[in-house]
Amino acid sequence: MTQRRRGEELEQAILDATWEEFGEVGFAKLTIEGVARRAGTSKPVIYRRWPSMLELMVDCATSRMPTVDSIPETGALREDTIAVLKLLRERMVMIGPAAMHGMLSLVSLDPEALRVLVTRFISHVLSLMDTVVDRAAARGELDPTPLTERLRRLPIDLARNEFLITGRVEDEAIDAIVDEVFLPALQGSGAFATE
Amino acid sequence: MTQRRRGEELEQAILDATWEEFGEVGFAKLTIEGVARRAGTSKPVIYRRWPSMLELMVDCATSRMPTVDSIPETGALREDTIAVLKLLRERMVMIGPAAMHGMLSLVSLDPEALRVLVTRFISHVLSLMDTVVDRAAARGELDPTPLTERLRRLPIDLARNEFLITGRVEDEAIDAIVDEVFLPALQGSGAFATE
DNA sequence: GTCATCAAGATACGGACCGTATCTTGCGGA
DNA sequence: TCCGCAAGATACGGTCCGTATCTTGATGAC
Repeated sequence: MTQRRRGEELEQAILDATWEEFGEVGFAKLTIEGVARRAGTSKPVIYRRWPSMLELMVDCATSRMPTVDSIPETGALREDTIAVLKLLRERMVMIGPAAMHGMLSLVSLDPEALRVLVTRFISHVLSLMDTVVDRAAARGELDPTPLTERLRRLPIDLARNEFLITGRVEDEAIDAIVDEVFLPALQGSGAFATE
Repeated sequence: MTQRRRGEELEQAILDATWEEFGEVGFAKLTIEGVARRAGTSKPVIYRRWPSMLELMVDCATSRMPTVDSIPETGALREDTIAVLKLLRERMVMIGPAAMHGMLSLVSLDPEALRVLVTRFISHVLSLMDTVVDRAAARGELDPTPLTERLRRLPIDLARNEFLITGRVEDEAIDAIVDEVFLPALQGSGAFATE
């Protein structure tokens, strides 16, 4: 019996073990017992902190998620948008399609849990996208007036959908989303008034 | 011991039981044992036919899925598209978000299984959407030349994404997808050349 | 420094379900 | 009529669930 861990230290060790176990056996085979074993602790210790695998996994994934304060400004809406989508892809790939579906599945019945999940995982990227659009507006590249919420998050919705269905997002897909859909949609909405 | 069922009849009874059990306990708690119990048969009988819950559920859902040969032509691309999205919604609601995520999750590792799932569940709606676009082209409502695959399936991708994330697709969402995104994107792509 | 308290950790429980193997028994075809 | 096959019943070892119980180490109050 080694040094007995408590509080923050113990909690972190469990989150670490969860992440390792997740990487090794995948989300489908992730189990509380397995995590406890790997963390060198026991089930009750985990259950005392997290009511179920869902909350544990959400906390675990959240703590691992790279967040970025701001996208480097490239000076063009197109490139900025692509940068946001690549960050989004990076985040999704870390979690993997199975775990994303797993979390969404567990959460799809419970509106409150859904809200938490959205806040933790989606809001960040959405706000980056907002920044990108606002910047373009500030540069005079586009007129934000006709831009609805839905239009702003269009590239993110499409990239996420791509990942959820196919399990990947190729560079070509990102380009296509921006060039074949997003920019034309802005164009057709009259956002590029000066052109 | 009642009459012993065989072959097609037995198979159908199992699919029926699966659907009933699914409706009652939900996808998360769906079990082979439960289905066998409800169908009045036993696990080996099911395992002889389906290697796992995934295949069983896919077959079950497929057999219940309303397929429509063609969308009634309204004479306008906008209304036709909305009709396709409402059919898609109907299909997704039948399955429910949890089961959709469940199936996608189970399938996300196996490219071949993914292909099967896509063929069974997605292709149908995609081809309806294609028909709708082709019709609009035939009416001279739009020029299909600049329409990429991605642009054609744009409304479907967005509606599916909406459902996967929020678990529902309101009428307003459908309208917004068509009016704020799809039609402007066609516009911006130069598909409405004559306007 | 001592000691009361509280949580860590170990262990065990009943229960559900997995996927498979074995056996019998009813049904259908030759 | 009888043979063969699959339906159905049963049981198996196994894993994991979520909880209860108990011991023991660490911490913090005094």
